[in-house]
Amino acid sequence: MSSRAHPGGKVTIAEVAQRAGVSKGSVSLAMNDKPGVSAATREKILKVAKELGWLPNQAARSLSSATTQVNNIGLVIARPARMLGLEPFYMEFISGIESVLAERSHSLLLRLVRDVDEEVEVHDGWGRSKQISGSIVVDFTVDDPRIPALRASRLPVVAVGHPDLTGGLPSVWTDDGAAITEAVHYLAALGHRRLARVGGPPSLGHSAIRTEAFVRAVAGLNLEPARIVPTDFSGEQGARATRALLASAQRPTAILYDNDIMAVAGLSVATEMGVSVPTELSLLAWDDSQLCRLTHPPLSAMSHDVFVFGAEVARLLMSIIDHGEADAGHAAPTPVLVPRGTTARLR
Amino acid sequence: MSSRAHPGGKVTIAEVAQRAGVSKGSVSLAMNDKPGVSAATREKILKVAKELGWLPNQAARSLSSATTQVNNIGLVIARPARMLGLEPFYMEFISGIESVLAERSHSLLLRLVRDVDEEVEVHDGWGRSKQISGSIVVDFTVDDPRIPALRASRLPVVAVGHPDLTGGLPSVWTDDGAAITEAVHYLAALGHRRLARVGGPPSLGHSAIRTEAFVRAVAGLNLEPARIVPTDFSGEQGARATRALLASAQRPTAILYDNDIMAVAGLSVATEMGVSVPTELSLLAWDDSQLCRLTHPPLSAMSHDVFVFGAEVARLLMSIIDHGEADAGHAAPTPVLVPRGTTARLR
DNA sequence: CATGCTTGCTTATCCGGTAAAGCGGTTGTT
DNA sequence: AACAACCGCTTTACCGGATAAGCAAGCATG
Repeated sequence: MSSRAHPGGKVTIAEVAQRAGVSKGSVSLAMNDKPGVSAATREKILKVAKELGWLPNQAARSLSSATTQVNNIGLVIARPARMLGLEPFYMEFISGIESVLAERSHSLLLRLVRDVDEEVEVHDGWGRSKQISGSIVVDFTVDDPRIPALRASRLPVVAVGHPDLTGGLPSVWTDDGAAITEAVHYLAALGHRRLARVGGPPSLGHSAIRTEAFVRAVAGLNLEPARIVPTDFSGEQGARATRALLASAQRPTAILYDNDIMAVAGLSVATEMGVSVPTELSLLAWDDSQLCRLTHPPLSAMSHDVFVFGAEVARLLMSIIDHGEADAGHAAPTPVLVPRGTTARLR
Repeated sequence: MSSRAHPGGKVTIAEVAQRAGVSKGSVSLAMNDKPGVSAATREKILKVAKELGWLPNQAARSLSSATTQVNNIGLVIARPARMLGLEPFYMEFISGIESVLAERSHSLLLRLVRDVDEEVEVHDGWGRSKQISGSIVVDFTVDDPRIPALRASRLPVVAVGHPDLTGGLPSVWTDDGAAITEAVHYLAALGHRRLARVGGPPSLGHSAIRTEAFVRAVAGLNLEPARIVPTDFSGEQGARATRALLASAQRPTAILYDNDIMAVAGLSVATEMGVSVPTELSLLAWDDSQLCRLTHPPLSAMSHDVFVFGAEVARLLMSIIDHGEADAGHAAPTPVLVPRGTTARLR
């Protein structure tokens, strides 16, 4: 460690210049690979800089050049902290993002907020203080109020959601409508005619899209009108919704859930109420995490690789940061039906 | 939005000063609640600043005062991205941290790295560029090389790990030794005399501590010498370790796992090999996430609330940032044995 | 009434970089 | 021969704040 001249880490450009026998300006040019210094001088400067362990002060640099270079990507999530830990989706999504960021030496700046207003505020703050070089935005609603704010901020952004919702921001999405349709057709083929859906909050865009596709598919196949129960995605509400559905007079023979947490909870409820799965009742989860393989019987699910999805989102953001907004985004692979033990032909 | 005089967001202190009819210096004093300006002037300055929507340039401020005020907490994890998504521990830990950060308007700067060297590098970078005001450090090894680096950085830090490992850094830990001892005694009381342990990497301090406590407890009770299989915490290696143990001549009648992922995998292996749990074999998990309640039979586990643990860590860090390093840290509640369906008296 | 102490504000620096202008000396242009 | 254009480097002027020093006016003190 003989290279550390100043263990305190207080080396400035002036000191490097002095030791190298040149001026501050030359050091600056040399360090930034700009023309204006001879190869010999450049080499000498770099050598001295390395010896002193000098690294340019980021604050000073961004102050003078107005070109801050941070390697952080922002992600604001407006959900309660508890849920983040419980829902496998977010963790896999985040690790997918991190897998791309890590190889590019970027970090993820993660913030949980209460509501959309706070989210916009946080985002603005990050933008102004140059703490992030881009951002990932999730959970779009219809006519999402964040869209104009994001556009005004001029920060590179990737929206996670269907183009109908993301107002022209570069987006990555899955074709939930197609997946739902596939699921409904599959259940109908198994003889089910009374379906139900345990969905997310109607305000959330992707939940609304799924509901619409669900209703359309049910109608298209002339099945009985389907009940749709909104939830907040939590296991508790998934359980409650299932309980309500199973207790009703005309109880459904198949239930589609909007995530795997609720499906797991729903399966427990069915067991607890003595409704046998899959002979009397079929259950189909969404977001196929390892949870689905652990239940008994294992949950059939609309499966997609959330890790890869997150990576895809991060990759698009990186490309936008590097080359500008060339790409308008693209759809990720449509979730695929993976039948396991909770779906079967109706007797 | 009439308050936005400059939509471009390019308001400087000079402009505020000019409009308020005072000097830059006065504006600075007024904005930082420092004495030296009359109440009337201060009020006028604040009013003008608000009208113009001025917010001090963070770079300039930190350049001149060397006292950057960012609301970010750092967390570097040296594990592969895939694992982050699969292990419930980290997600719950992170959400626990976020729960405290959110209420104080702080964000988490999260980075995945390959190895310890890179971790130190990232940490140094964050420190120098003033991107974080404190940091949480995990996965300590014996004689961890990060300790001197962290100490030199002078950044507020909370170490997650036993004080024996964290070299005097303020720490939060769980008494894993006591928990392991309890587990061994419990299994011995059920009649088990041949135990095995599927542990983490021996280099990891907490894994070593558990192994030591395990060996000591086994010896103390005069049980048969126990086999210890190291892993990388992944489900795959948990499965392989279990397979090896069950295939051996003198197969154990009880296995302790170092996390829940491996225990789940181990349970599958037992089923696949026709070893009935819990009649022939008892399994005990660590880090009791919801996974443990979903398996069949449900997994007995050494349970602790990881969410609360993460929150505790974050709270200590906040207090150190606010009031300095008064607290040397403390132990979190010791994990509690929760018997479910995978532990039973040996026949 | 001269002196010293506050009070309230301005001015001058400084933080550590970047970027443009300046400056001798050599070389190319017409 | 006169002039422009480079070269390689130094000077100088900022960037946008914080802060110490300076300074005039008001006020109490002896």
